[in-house]
Amino acid sequence: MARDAERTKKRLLEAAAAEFAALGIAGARVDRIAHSAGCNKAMIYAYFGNKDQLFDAVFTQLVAATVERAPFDAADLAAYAGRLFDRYEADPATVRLSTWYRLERPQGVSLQAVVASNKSKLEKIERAQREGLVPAHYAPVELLTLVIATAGAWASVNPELGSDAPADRERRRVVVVDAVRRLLGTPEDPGPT
Amino acid sequence: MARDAERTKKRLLEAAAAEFAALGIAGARVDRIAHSAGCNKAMIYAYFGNKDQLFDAVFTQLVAATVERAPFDAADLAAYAGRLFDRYEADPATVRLSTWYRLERPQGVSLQAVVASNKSKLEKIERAQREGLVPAHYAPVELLTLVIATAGAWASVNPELGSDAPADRERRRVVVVDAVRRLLGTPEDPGPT
DNA sequence: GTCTGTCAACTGACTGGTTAGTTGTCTGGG
DNA sequence: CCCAGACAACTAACCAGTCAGTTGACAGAC
Repeated sequence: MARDAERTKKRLLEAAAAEFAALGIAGARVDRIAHSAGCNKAMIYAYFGNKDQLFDAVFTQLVAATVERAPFDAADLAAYAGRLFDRYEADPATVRLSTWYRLERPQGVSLQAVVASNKSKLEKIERAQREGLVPAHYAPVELLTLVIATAGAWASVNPELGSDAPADRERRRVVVVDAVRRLLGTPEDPGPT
Repeated sequence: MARDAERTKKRLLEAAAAEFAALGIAGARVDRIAHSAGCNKAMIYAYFGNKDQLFDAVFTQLVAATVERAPFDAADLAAYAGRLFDRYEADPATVRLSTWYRLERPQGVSLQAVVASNKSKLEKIERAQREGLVPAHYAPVELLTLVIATAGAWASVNPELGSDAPADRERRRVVVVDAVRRLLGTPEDPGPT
């Protein structure tokens, strides 16, 4: 029952995800991760190398999970934004981890999983634009950037504003999806003007 | 020339802003801030109390500077987004500091400057909506959240995507302003549909 | 069945270096 | 003379990473 390397690695990854999401790389404590995973600190070094590499392992897994839970669909970017929003709401650690990654990982270091995921999305958008499924007033990178920013808008705004925000998750979701439709120039509700 | 408390405080604030922007609260080193301000660590404790309070001082000043440099105009949110974008581009530390603040300051702690600034903006949007200057398909908080998220879209997206982005700042600015126009339902270019 | 050798999984204790925060003293301007 | 501004030196805690050694599972010999 005990002595199961895979199980230990998994517990370590979960504990690390929680610690890193809460405190970032610099704020995370290796001892605390090991303790809350119920094992010894040395296991982290045996399995993952060091603190930074442990973070990378956590983040790579997170990217994979997000790609799976919120599959990309260039032909319906509004629905994709909705799924991304759902993912962020279901697991707030996702946004935080992703933000820490942006702030704390030195420039120039790119994770393969992230690069591949982006490249694939950009190609799909470009194809959809050529096929006329997506309007072409924005370039693929521009569109993807706006869609991602919109889906994470509630999570990327200062907390003081968040406290004024509608507690109603469903309403926030509607706003996100509708906003992307408007960006695409195909609003469901054309609005007063 | 020496012995000038105000001058020392200012140097300390500048050095702290750079350090915090680069490394966050947990990653910043008090010794390094003092050294790059050309004075002693004890001065930080004499003038600001402790590390967290030093961060708050830096951030409060940043909020004031941003409000001044990017004055809010509820009647023309697209132009406001453009100004915010300019501010972020001119001083990238702004976005980073603001992000660190969101991640590292414990929930429940609110800076007066931030709360006041938000409240004022929300009231202005509400008034503009009542006067018919701004469409009302989104509530004030929703609109403000989307506008801020859009202005910071390029800065809040993972770096791997940024490297594919157009280096052309002017084009990114056009996209931001145009996106906000679309959100408001009054696009300059109505698009293919 | 049980004894024994082997190896991966695991651990407690340690280290070298770092860090936030403090204190007692000095200095120069008024 | 006096006191705010400045600092070197200090402390107590902390922390990433290491290491010598232990434990448990299991395979093959008998």
